[in-house]
Amino acid sequence: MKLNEAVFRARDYDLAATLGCGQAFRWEFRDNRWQGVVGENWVALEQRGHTILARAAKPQTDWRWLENYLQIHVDLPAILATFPQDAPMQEAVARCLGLRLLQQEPWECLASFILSSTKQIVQIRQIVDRLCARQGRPIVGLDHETAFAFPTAEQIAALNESQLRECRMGFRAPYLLAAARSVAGGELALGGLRRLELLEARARLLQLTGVGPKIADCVLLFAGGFPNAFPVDVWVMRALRQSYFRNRRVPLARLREFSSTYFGPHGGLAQQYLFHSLRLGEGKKLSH
DNA sequence: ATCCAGGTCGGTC
DNA sequence: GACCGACATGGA
Repeated sequence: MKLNEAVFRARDYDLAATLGCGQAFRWEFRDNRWQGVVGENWVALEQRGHTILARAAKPQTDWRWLENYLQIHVDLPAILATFPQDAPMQEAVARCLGLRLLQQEPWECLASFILSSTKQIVQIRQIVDRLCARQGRPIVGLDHETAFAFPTAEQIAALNESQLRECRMGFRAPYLLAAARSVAGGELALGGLRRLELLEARARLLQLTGVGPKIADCVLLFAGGFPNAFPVDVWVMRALRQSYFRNRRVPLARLREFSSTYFGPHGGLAQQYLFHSLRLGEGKKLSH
């Protein structure tokens, strides 16, 4: 086994659902493998039955960064058992069983979701790609090609708005810039969020212009270690209305209130199952 | 062409 | 407080 390759045992793991469901935006399925960048490491992943093969661009002495990112050792069945045992939830689980939450880096997650508002997932990917290619640190990629790390808050804080608009992010540019400056300047300590109560951590994120309840919950769930954060977007809103409110028009606040307790301590993963299974059902819309 | 996208903001009632 | 148009950009 070469130093840049590793094999992980991964039961109950659906790599395609996990990397393709829209919780992270830098994964691309090409040449039969998932290729992406985690931190400063370019890596390709391939699932074979109950194992995941990893090939990094650089030799590794320790793969914990990847195991942690992929949350390989999480006991999925134990978490699924905490979901409500109703028909819509169980159907959603059946449709993308093996979908996991990733453990993402908080700044990349926050920045990505600031860029996500009223954008299709395909387009979020494109914006993030351009941002990385223009402003991220070059790293070693596939076959010694150049890849790019996600730009740090410090790097973005040093830019101006028009440089960000060149990445085609439109009105989100000032939001991203202000967030970067807040993080780089130490006013917002992203790493410390996980030590706070959920409501307090959310309140800190909501201080940022361009970050509302949905984006805040995405960051708390995908990068902040809050398994019960439950982002309510248009898709989840649809799913909740269909399955739990007889297709009635329900105020968003009411949906948030409902979802904050109904889905239990791992509501965030339940949300991800509802989200992804509904999107899978649309079929065509998932083409990227 | 027209609509709408993993929302949020600032201004109205 | 709840409702509503604006916001950049580009896929479908």
